[in-house]
Amino acid sequence: MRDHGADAKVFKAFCDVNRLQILELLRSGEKCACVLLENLKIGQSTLSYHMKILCESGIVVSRIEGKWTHYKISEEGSEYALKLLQTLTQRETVSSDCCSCESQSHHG
Amino acid sequence: MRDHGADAKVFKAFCDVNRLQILELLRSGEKCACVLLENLKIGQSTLSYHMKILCESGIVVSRIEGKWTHYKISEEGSEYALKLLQTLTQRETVSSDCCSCESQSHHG
DNA sequence: TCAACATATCAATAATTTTCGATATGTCAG
DNA sequence: CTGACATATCGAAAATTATTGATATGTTGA
Repeated sequence: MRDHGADAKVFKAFCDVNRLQILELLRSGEKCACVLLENLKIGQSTLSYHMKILCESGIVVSRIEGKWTHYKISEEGSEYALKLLQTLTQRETVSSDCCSCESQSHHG
Repeated sequence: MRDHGADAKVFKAFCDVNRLQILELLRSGEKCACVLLENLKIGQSTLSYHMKILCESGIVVSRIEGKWTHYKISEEGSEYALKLLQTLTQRETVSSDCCSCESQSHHG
């Protein structure tokens, strides 16, 4: 049985337009927060908020270097999300029931 | 340039625990709304709301049969989401800049 | 140490999403 | 046609998420 709460957290990264834009910026490589900020129409604290969600999803990882925090897309996290998505949408493989192709219903 | 709004819609399917539970139920095959309702702790109108979001994401498709609406996971929609996730997290491939591995920043 | 800076966190508000009950729509059996 | 049923839609309320400005934390260079 899956932990839906944890799974949902992963995909939270992708269901907000600001976060998608941040990911788009990160696709060209690691960026520090100030560069992201320059390219978005949001405030500093809002960026920080979204970066926290992105990091918690595992899709983004951060690296602090002195005053600056650098963010990049995590290959590991991305692969995990990909596998998870696959699992969540894949037909359940239960050894016993393999060929029942009809809709399950409690009527007729 | 991607349509972040449209992309976000796809992943909305996966960032709510009720919807993840619905998907889990659908993994074993097509189900009618009443069967889903029996297996969830939500009301009928709430289920209808979530099914709409799932259908709009393209991950689920519905089929009306008389009084009943049957839902199932769309293979096509799932594949699309998978490809999309891949794209969104993949390193951007720009012909000119191929080997710049350093963090982009406007300082130092 | 101090001032300037980068980022995180906090508390309040705004905006959005979710839930619920009531009702509308459409189907079927009688 | 009528009544029972399945599902969708609506409006209001509840819950959650996003945004903002203020402030805290930590770094750097003078």
